[in-house]
Amino acid sequence: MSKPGHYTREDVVETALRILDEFGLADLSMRRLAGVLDVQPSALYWHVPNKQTLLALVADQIIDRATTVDHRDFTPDGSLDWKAVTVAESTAIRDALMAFRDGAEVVSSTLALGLGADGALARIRVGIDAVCPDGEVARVAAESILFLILGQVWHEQQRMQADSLGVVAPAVEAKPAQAASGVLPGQIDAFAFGIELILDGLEKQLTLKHESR
Amino acid sequence: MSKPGHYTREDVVETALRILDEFGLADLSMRRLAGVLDVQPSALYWHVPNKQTLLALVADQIIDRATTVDHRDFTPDGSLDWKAVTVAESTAIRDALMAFRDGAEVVSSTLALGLGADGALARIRVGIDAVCPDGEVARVAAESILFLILGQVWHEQQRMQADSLGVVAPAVEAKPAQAASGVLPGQIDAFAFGIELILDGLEKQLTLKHESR
DNA sequence: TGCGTTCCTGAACACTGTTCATGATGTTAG
DNA sequence: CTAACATCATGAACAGTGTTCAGGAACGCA
Repeated sequence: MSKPGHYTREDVVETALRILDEFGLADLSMRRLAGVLDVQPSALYWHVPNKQTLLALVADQIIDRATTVDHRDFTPDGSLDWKAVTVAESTAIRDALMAFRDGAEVVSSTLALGLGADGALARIRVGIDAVCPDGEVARVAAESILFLILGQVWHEQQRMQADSLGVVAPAVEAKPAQAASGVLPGQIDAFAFGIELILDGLEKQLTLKHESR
Repeated sequence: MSKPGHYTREDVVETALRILDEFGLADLSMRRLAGVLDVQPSALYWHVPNKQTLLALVADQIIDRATTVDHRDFTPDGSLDWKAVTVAESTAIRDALMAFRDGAEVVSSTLALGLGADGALARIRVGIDAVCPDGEVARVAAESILFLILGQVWHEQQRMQADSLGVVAPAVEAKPAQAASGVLPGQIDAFAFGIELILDGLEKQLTLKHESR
């Protein structure tokens, strides 16, 4: 930090992102952000109209950093497997939310306010649009998947923070050790399973409409 | 209001619920709540340890007021239609969230914190449990539905507030007039459709498991 | 009469987001 | 070289927030 004299809007957003990741959303105050930048709080209001849009910019950053999926990776024969594409895109978004502390809550809020993070919806739709001619159906299906991801990740991140604060929920907990990849034989990967449910349901919906003609 | 002298915890929660519904979550402060009760803010901390658990109690109230579904209504032949039951239960929860301003945000937050509103999950599960022997699968499916409801209602309520504040999102909007029951021919009922997707997906999952034996 | 519980007062603490007049830079034009 | 201008920051203040704490009334009970 120190003092390069002048900051850009990107600097402010990036610093906010770092504070968010290190200390959580509750500790991301304008005063703290100003302190890290070694600047008066009022200085931030030149770069950003208010905190809400600052958080929206932060949310956009989180979504934008989701690693883009190369769709060819999932089609060894060159054809397009729309389910695999959607699952991959959803996983990328999930990972992006998980990459920052309280990421789901930030994105969830700013998305609910209709301020930003529209990229997420668009990315989930690419696979669905390939097989779903009805744009309205595709939109609702994509939204369902996005709500699912946000709800799950939010829940999970909140539990992580509760755990780290020592407040233990003594439920049947045996999985935190291998959360990243493998899943226990008895346990289900709630993320993949939930999306699978929606995609299977959508598939049935599509074949039904196909038969009715 | 005025002064019956002593208040109970239920009085405090109920008054909070009224302020929430009339003025929204942003205006539900401890000071305002105390003012309506004609009491010092510190008095509230005798009834409630902090604002977060107050909100949790409010969330519980919202969920508890969801009209209970009589499951026999959906089974003219006496058999149990688990899909209809789940849809009905989900609709009841949705209506309960819609009945209070910012209801979805309040419930969503306190549920994410693991503080309350567990009743919602249990009620969604009753229909699923009837046909799904695997409790883990049932739990994840029910959670998926709940996340879907919360995400949609939150989004919708936020849009309502934005509209009432005059900030118009000039997107393709043609449905707010008949949000309650009927749905336009071209438009989809996002709520029912999303749940249908998940239930169809779950049904496929169940038949698959049945065949594999 | 005195004890103890229940509920509330009044003041304070340590924050929060936001506004506004003022000022110090650096870049550009006459 | 000087004057104007946009850029980016200051420092103080406003109006609010959740929360704590010593104390005090009002009541029932022994």
